[in-house]
Amino acid sequence: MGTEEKENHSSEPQKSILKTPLKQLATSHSVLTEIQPLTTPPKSKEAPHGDPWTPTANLKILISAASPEIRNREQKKGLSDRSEIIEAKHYLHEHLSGDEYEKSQPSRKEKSLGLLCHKFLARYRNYPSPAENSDICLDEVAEELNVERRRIYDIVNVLESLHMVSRLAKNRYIWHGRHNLNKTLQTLKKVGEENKYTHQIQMIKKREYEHEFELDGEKKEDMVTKHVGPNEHSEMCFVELPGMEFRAASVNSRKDKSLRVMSQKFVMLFLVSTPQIVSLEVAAKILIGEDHVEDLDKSKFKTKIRRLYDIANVLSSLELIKKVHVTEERGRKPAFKWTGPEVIQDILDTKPITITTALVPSNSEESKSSKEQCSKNLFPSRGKQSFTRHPSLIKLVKTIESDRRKIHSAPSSPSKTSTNGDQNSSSLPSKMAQLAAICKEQLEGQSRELKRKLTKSTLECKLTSTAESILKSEPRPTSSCQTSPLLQPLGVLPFIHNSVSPVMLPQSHSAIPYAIYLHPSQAQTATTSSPSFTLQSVPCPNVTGTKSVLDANSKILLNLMTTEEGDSYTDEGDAGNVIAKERHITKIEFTPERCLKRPQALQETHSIKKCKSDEKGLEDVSYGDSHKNERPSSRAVHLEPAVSNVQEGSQNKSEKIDQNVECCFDHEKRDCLPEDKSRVSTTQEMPVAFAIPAHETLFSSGYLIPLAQCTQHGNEAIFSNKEKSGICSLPQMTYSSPIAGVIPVTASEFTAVNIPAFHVTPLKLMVSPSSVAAVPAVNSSCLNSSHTNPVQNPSSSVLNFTLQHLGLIPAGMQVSPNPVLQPVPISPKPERVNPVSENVSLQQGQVFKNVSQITECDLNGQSVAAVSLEQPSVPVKPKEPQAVTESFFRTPGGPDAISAVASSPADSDGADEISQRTLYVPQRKLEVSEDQL
DNA sequence: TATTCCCGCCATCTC
DNA sequence: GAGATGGCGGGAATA
Repeated sequence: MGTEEKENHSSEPQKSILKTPLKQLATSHSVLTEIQPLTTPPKSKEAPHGDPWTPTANLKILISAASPEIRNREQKKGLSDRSEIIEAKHYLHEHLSGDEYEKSQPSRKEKSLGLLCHKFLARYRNYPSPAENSDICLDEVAEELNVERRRIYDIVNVLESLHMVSRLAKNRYIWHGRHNLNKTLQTLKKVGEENKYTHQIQMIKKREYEHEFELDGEKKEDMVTKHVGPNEHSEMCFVELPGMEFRAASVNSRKDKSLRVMSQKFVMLFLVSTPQIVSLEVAAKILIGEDHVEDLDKSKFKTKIRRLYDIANVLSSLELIKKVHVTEERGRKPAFKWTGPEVIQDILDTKPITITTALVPSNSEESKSSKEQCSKNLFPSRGKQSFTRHPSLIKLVKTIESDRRKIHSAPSSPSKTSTNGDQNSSSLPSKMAQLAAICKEQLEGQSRELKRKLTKSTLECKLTSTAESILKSEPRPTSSCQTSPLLQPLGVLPFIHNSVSPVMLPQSHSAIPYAIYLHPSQAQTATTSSPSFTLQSVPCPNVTGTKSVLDANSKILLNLMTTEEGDSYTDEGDAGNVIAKERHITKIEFTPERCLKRPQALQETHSIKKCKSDEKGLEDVSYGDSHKNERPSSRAVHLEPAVSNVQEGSQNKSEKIDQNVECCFDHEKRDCLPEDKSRVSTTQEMPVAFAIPAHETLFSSGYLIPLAQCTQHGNEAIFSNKEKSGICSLPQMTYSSPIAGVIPVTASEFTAVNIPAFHVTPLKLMVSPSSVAAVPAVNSSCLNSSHTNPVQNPSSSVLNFTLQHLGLIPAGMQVSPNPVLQPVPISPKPERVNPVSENVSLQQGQVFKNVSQITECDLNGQSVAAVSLEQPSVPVKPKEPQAVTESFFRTPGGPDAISAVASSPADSDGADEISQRTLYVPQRKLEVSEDQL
């Protein structure tokens, strides 16, 4: 349609004229203001001549813009209107002087792709019924929107990447709306995980960090290219859903480079990264890497950035992402934050495979068979049916067998993890991850039913949301444990208990079988998300005490990036913000000075370098032997197996940990952890937080318990018989897993745990000693879950629930975690107790303050902010289509938002903004340069 | 000055 | 061969 396009080009004036009316419907006041000054001329002209632009016509258009349904009706009624409009446009064009034309020219903003996309989206319902005519004629759309077709392609391509539209024929697309969105996102997330995007992101960040610390750039570049570069799946192509494959060869031919693929990759980055914030730079690098661009030459990079902006604009219009800024060492960088629905991957659907779980088959055979079963169940059913599998998925099955063997024959060395070679390091872990993924899948399927049950009660709902959030925030290990830790040990929530699924994951490296206590959902996340998760059997001192802290810490550890609100990001709190906040916290918390006050902070550089070396071993997110060697005391000695494993896993899984942080933690651990090998004593003596290695905290999926490790690590001494029994014989002990939930723990364990920091927490004051351990977890959960599940505040509800079940408070009462601790009548909507969560967060912050020496202001501010942001503008729970829907026509963050079009039928699809109101709490922008680290 | 990103050329692919 | 797609980068608008 080159000609047409050219025509369009040549007829700019026409366009502008055309635009005027359209602008009125979809765009902004700014346009109006711009036009109105001149106003009369154009308008007066329009009115008389442009029959279509009579007040009535305008009204019609406005209404139609606001209401897709009406519009559709109108459209059906007659396309004649359109032709009339076109004619009128032409006519007007002829009558406009150059000047007028000039002035009527929309500003750049008004021509933005984002706004255009809004207009485009306004034409269709979020969830069109099958009966609806969802055909999209590019020509028509371009015409109606007064843009070149080229621009429509940009939009459509991105939409296509999300399967919101699909190509029907030449010049024709079909609108699917958001029906497929969740599925697509799930798929993308999966693929993203398999592609190790998390790792790639981490590598890039690491590299950048290293750059800071001198280091020859070229070498680094190479490294980057390698690491960031394509793994085996670099050739990733478009991810399709069944029935939505591209029909045109042309599309396929270019798809590897198309905007579509870029868009998908871009989305994947969000979905797999923990704080779901991705900077353009990182995204561009990753995309370039995958395109086999050896040289990150600037032009390529620039081009990539441009395209990313294009994509971002569309995604923003879809309210899937939001612009923010990331403050890094080198300044502020544009970034985008995921504000779309959380991709849960059917996590909650998990139905407990094993109830008590406590007993984990210590025998690798069992695990093996279990895996087999999992894979059997998984592949025939789910794996293939729902979508076109990414090649990597296909490999999954093939590798299972070999994995099994490897696992069995794997060396017993616990620390044998990664390797420098990306490939090496990644291969094993990834396989493990694959296995885990399989199991996860199985769990998913089994747990569907459970999910339904869960949703029946409020509590259940809360739990669900919590779990979802947990899942969602894989990298935020903390969140995950919230629910379970509290409840499970106490037996308060049997069903949760049930949901805990022990999964045997033989350690590939050590041949030591690990039992992973995964909440079904966790299992999913954990396995899937961390392609390479390597398990290490390291003793961990205080499981109980640490866990809760662990949660919080792990969350904190996520990223060094600090985000600041973007232009349009100022006053609203949303889930994304929370994440951002977390980052801030993270950064701060792990600043050596702060967290440790340890003199060693000075040695940062040294430690950092050390870390770097470690990192190399970690390339694949797993720690190598060297690693272990380097932190013998902290890992091997001080950490209880379960925790350490979890942490390890988390790290691997999330792969988000900043190496610097790790270093910090190393020091921290060394410094803070008493050399005392006694787990209990260790726990007691030191702030829990210190006992948690940063990198180890990130595993949000649960604890990995090395069954055999008690004796294998040479750490036997570390464990008392009791401890061993606790670790190895699950029945007795129930530790709460940050994510998964329950880890059996004896009462003595609880009491033994001394968590000074927690004492600060008001909650603790009201909680019996036995429950103390759990409380912090709850708090942390608040933090975690808050961002993920804004609407429901699981933390508070869970807390209350727990307290109630503990008999600490009457059944009808709710406890406000605030210092005053005033029981309040249960509100009709207990789940929405923002104040509570806030308080809790604050408390958490206090806890951290005490524990980590974090500045209260920072923490509190962060916490508060995070909590306050709890209620994202984006539907957190994609479960209900409506949730997603609502965002569609809501005023987009940007200035270009079509705010006018408030409620279209599309909104009625289920959109409900009420719950989306955010509580704004002034946030402090934390700009901590990484230098501090 | 840096960031954004619109615009439209033009290569490639499809019909 | 005409038309459809869409990669790509110049350069202008905006911050």
